[in-house]
Amino acid sequence: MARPLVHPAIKDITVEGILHALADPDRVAIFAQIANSDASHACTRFSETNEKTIPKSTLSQHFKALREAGLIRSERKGVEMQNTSRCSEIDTRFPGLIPAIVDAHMKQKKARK
Amino acid sequence: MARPLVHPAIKDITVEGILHALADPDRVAIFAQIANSDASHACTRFSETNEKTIPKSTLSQHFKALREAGLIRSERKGVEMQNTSRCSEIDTRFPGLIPAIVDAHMKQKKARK
DNA sequence: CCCGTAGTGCCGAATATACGAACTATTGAA
DNA sequence: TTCAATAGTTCGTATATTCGGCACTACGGG
Repeated sequence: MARPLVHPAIKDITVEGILHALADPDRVAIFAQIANSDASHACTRFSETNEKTIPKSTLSQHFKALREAGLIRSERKGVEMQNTSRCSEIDTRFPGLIPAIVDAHMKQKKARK
Repeated sequence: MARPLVHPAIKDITVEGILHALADPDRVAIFAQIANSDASHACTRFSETNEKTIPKSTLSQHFKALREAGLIRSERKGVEMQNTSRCSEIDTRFPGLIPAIVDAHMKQKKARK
């Protein structure tokens, strides 16, 4: 039995949705990682890269949030998940939005340490 | 007796905070309005401009949220409040972030009608 | 066919949000 | 100075979101 894996159409993506999804530190971190290492994958990997351990179910929620905000596309790839960013699509609708957010996030992360 | 009216220092403003504050439809609308008609004021006015009526206490919360995210500066001006955007300050820390968000919001609002 | 791995769904606890009612501050008039 | 009107805030409760543990469902490999 196949799970649907809901992805909004480009025109159904909202600014509020994007901002809300990226307003969470863990989620921006995840998204940023997917966004610049394109065709990244697997949910569980992220608890390893970030020293902070995020529980499985919470991670699943985060990916769902990003997916339903239209930020990433998820496809089953065997037992794992392949998550790719939808940056270029979004950029046609809201030019510059995603880069600005990711940049700001990067800058802040650098400034912290 | 004077109320403190908390405004974060520029360096204490976070990307998450900004995104969270602007992830609410009513709040972006309010902020956008303050941002391009600079030196705008008064909380209660906003329920008039937008046909949608937002209760007083909710509006107060929204302004507090924007203020504590570092997006606006609020000063008592007689019985009213004078709210001004802190765009230029924020832009020194996170260049392009606010314009990108406001632009995206504008674009979306236009597309809706 | 069974086991290990990757994710999801469900549920209770903790947290955040909305808004009405009561309160505070400030101004202008009587 | 006292009073009423106006602009915002605070508080309390109802409601909605989020977190994370545990049990469950794919899928792939022996």
